Amino acid sequence: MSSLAKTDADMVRVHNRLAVLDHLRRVGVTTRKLVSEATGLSVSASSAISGALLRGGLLSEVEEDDRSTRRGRPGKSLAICGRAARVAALKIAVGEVSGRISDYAGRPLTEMRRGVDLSGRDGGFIVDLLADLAKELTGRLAEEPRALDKVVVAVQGKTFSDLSGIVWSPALKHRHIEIAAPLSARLGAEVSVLNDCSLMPEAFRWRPDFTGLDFATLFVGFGVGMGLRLNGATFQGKHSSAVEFGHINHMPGGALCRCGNQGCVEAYASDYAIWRSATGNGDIPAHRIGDEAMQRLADAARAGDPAARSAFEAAGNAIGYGLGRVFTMIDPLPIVMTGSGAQAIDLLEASIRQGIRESAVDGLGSDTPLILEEDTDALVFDAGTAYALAALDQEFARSAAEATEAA
Amino acid sequence: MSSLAKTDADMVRVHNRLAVLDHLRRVGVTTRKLVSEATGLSVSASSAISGALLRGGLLSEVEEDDRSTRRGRPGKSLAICGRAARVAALKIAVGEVSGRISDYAGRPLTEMRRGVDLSGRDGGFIVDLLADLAKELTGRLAEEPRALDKVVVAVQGKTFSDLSGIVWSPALKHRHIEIAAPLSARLGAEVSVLNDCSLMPEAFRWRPDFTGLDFATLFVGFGVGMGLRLNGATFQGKHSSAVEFGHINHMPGGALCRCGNQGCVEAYASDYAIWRSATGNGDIPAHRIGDEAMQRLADAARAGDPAARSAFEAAGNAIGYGLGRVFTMIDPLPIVMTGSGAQAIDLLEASIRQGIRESAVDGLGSDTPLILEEDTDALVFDAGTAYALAALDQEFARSAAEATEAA
DNA sequence: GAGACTTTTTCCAAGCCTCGGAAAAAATGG
DNA sequence: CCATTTTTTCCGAGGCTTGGAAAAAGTCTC
Repeated sequence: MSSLAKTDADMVRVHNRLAVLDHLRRVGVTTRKLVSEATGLSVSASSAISGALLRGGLLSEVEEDDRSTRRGRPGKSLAICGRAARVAALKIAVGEVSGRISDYAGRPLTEMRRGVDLSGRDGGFIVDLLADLAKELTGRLAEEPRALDKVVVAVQGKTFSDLSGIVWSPALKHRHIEIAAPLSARLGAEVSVLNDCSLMPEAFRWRPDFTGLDFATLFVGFGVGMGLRLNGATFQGKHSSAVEFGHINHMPGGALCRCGNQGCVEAYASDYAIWRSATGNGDIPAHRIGDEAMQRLADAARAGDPAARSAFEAAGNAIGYGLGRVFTMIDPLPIVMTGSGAQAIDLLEASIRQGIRESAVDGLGSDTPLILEEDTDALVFDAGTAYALAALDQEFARSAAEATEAA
Repeated sequence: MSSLAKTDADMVRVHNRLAVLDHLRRVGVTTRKLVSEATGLSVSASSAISGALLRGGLLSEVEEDDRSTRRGRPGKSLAICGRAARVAALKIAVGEVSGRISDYAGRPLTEMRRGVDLSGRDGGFIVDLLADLAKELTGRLAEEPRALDKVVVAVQGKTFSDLSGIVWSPALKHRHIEIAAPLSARLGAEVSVLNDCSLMPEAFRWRPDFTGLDFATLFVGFGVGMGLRLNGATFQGKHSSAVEFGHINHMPGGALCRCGNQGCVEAYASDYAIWRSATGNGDIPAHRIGDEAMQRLADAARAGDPAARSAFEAAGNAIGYGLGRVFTMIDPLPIVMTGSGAQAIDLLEASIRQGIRESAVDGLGSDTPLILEEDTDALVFDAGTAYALAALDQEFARSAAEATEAA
């Protein structure tokens, strides 16, 4: 009924434990004293909380060689204990599934990629496939066989806002596929299904150079997608999986898009759009344009091929106008760019910036920083892992009450 | 450094006092028992907090005739005490300033409107004007002469994100005008300067039918602006005053907009755009098109004038595409519409919905509810008042500590 | 190498909240 | 007029943070 709920001492404990964990994730290794300074907690509280987390097994004391020859009692170094949990980031893309397992400290333990034709497959097959993938990954880890604590599935395409499955994906013909519940039953861990692009900002969650920064991640490749970090939170839509940047209309009545509409950004800027524009064929290619084919096309443009050049230019223009529209709505934001578009940034950047200049008020944002991340897969794995770890931190901070009782 | 800060008992107190105030604003009159049920606080805590707020003068016990003939001790009715504070909502528009004073319970006490040619005036004049307006308004209130506790200035145009003043306004020729500091010095109350359109969702802050609802407010008139309520918070940009819906590009290379760009939504959907389109004159009119003129134009369209009809249709189309783009980014949202566009909704609605259908994925959101609010001024005053009261609630919840000590 | 100094950690009483239950208060019903 | 019911107040308990004192674990100086 009322929108504001009460708070009590429990909330305070959870919040402060979370603050300590958060600080540790940012800096990696600290001492109780430094935690106190960073969080604003008293040293007593910092010490008590660290102690509880240590007893709970979430933290571990580490030996540091970095004897910085200062007087006084040296602080005992603390770090997140990798053995406290194990998370998996899985990925469903057109023609392949892949995954990475990491420990609670965020260190990647093992990773694999498997090419599969998913197009005609149903939900049961997908769940089986993901379960197999996860089990093979865990099997590789020699140590004691232990279950996963949290699984994130990043999907190309639209996902349910309750993180339960896939509404629609270019990788699959079937629609409305439940993933979370059946996969969770198979793996014994909570499963969250999210769109890969909107998840991407999570990859930067604890990176010091992105702390407190609002920014957008932009994927340009097979499709075009965006993730937003606003007010320190990764933006998630209520109804869908959020920022469908590729389907923001660029040109009313313009080029035909896969979604059926005319003039979407994707219909100009995605691989297939650039391809059909360069080849002069108006149809949407039936199959995915390979990365090598796009590389050749880019090289042709670099060599001066006029059709290829103008195709990339039109793509950059559409992206630029799209960004200009986003900047007009939200604010100018730094852009982290990935996908085949990032590889061809030399062909795109000028027209992107020109597009922003023409579409944003006062051209604001046309000089926004453009940060390139070549390895899209790594970015998605990082993002899924960070998301999973953040969720675990919340759970652990909450259940630390019981842990203290037990101890 | 770290982004998560600590919490302590103080925070708990502030948060819970705020929860009680929030509930009272939503329902108007309650009892301690009902507060307990609504907030989740224990009856003891609810009682203690209510008692503290009563002693602090923020609440008052009210007599209710509504004897609902039930057994048991009847609950003592509590309500926000109007005399606890006084806030002003001021408004700067093209050719006029206006204002309303309300009490702490949100009841309007007095209101006035003054036509002034502001175009060539500087900051000093504006501040003087607003100070005079506020003082004349307070002077009207017969009772003991008391100062304002909080002032909100809603401005057509772009404002600084720190709420200190005006970056640019169509009402003024000068740019970068400081308002908050000098006006605050004159009135003895904190002053916040915000864009009128982005402020508008605040008007619905405590309205039960909008509780927990995400929605957009859309102003179509002299200009075109939008306000967003997302995740229960009114969206505010970091750099500017947020959602410049009117300047989201509609058509690359399209009609000339006041902002200098080509193809903005405003260049199709604002009063001047509809006017120039209907009259076949390509220039932006030098003066504001009056409301009566727009009414006549709308009547001509209703009578079948083809030029007028197609002008409104083009306007609706641009708005529809704009909304489609927003929906694609964020989510389909209910729209609260106001301004002269709301008056001409019969001429616009079909093409708005058609535009959404053509520009949003699967046409999602083309059937979104369209809620009309005829009285734009009242909406802005409501919004400014709600914003001011919410800010006061925060301050009072914080300082309630001292209040209890004092008592 | 021993004592002085310095800095980090731990320990403990105190202060604030909220919670739960008991007691008091204020009405209705028979 | 007394039993019943419902709301409000009162009081002790428990949890978390705080601030200061004590302990711990080094470096520095003589």
